[in-house]
Amino acid sequence: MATPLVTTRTSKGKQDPAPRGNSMNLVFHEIREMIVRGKLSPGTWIIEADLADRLGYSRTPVRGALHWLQREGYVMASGNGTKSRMTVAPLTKEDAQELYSIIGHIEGLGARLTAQLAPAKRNKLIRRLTELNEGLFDLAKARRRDPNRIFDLDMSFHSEIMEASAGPRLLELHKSTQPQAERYWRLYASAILDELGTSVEEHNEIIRAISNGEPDAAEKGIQLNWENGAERLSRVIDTIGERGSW
Amino acid sequence: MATPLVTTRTSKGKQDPAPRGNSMNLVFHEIREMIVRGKLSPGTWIIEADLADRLGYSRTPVRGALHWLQREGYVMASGNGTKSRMTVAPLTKEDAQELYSIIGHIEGLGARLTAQLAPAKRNKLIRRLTELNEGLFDLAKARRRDPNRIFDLDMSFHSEIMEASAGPRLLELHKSTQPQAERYWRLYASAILDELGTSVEEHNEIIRAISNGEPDAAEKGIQLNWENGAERLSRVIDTIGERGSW
DNA sequence: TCTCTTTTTATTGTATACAAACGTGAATCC
DNA sequence: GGATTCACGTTTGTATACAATAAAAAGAGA
Repeated sequence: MATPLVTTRTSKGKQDPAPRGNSMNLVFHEIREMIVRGKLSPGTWIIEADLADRLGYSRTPVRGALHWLQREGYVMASGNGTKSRMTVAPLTKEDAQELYSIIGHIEGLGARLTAQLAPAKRNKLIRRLTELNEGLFDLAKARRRDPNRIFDLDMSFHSEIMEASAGPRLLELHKSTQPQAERYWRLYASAILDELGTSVEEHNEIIRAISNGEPDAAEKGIQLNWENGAERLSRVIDTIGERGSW
Repeated sequence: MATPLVTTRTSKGKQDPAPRGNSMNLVFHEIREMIVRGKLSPGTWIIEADLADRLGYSRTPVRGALHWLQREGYVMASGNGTKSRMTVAPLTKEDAQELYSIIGHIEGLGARLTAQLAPAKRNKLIRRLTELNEGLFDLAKARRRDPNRIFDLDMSFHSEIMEASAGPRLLELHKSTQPQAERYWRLYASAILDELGTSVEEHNEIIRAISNGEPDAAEKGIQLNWENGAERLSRVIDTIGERGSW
């Protein structure tokens, strides 16, 4: 009765988190992180085998993850048909504009729904949003600003609005779209931080609209926030230049 | 530009144009077609091996296609983590409502952009839209109405608006979202047809708004069209009952 | 007969092997 | 010397084999 006390899960590097089950998800997140943090710069040719080696998995989950990433817009299939090669999606001003516009509309729909929630739920949300926005406000005035913290707060602000009222489909859409804005964020964070105050004010207007139960205003408010975000980003890109859009 | 839409491929045989290259795409379309046409009814347990056998491919492309279909909402991964089982996504009234609302907003953004196009381009589009809508009008009055034809016309109408001005991201989003409405369409087509006239009128308003270059009105118009569509659909579901949402 | 344990089975996740396709470079022929 | 062809290497697409696991079935003990 040789009960294998410890199933020695050899090699594969990652012994701690959850190698059992689906490692494709892990690979997906790892690669996405690489792309978002810029370790895989835009335009890079992706070769499955290399990535697989580097991550310590086989090609199969890497391949799956890549398809996933493609569907979410992180990588592009260049050659069509027989010999499709994948590259990391480039970051361009046009793309940023379109992306932000889309997110604005998705969240706009969420904000609209949220503004129609029952007052009780709305109040609870409002408290949370105010709290988050005050955090942003404080950071905006602070001398040493931590981009990560700011990003987290801002992202939470928007996610909170969505989670309050969006259905599964809309939520899924949002969850798959928003992280892509993170790429632009990180790349140009330093320059965007200066205009944090403006964003805080826009947030206040959103809070007001939701609080008063004005769907139209809430939708418009969030759309404006993203529109202006794109605007700010565009200015920065113009001065710094597009990075890695060769 | 003709929309190929349905290429009734029943035999995966040898003589078909491109078994070479990516058969995953073929499998994807085949399975999606099965789901959309109801050959795989909602709630069905999907087993990769069976599907692979039935389609004459190996599990690998089937697996890839299934992940794709999952991302697009046709199938759901039920069991989480280790043993995720896939089922055909059910059709429910709530889902329809959410889906239609999302499409309405996506297309709303497209319509807004389209309404801001240069007059020359706009006029060309307007002619095409009018033509399509007149086709619908004729069909609405006809005695024997072909659901397929109606669906194609309606879908073309909406796609045309998007393709006129949407960027790659928005277009991709639309292309992956709209087909899901087809499931509801086909399931309840017979009952929806009666209200075709109303939809034609809504289309006319959209055309008017685009023609006059009124972004707000165009966006609202399309949103209304989808909202009312969901409304009509809901009524039908209420009387016929949800099919396969067990 | 009921319940607890053990074995079997069904099905997915992962790794690997193989084949096709495209690009590249060298060698040969005119 | 230039062009053409052929062979090879790199990389993806596909098939299959293997491992792991959850569910089901069978069996044993009370």
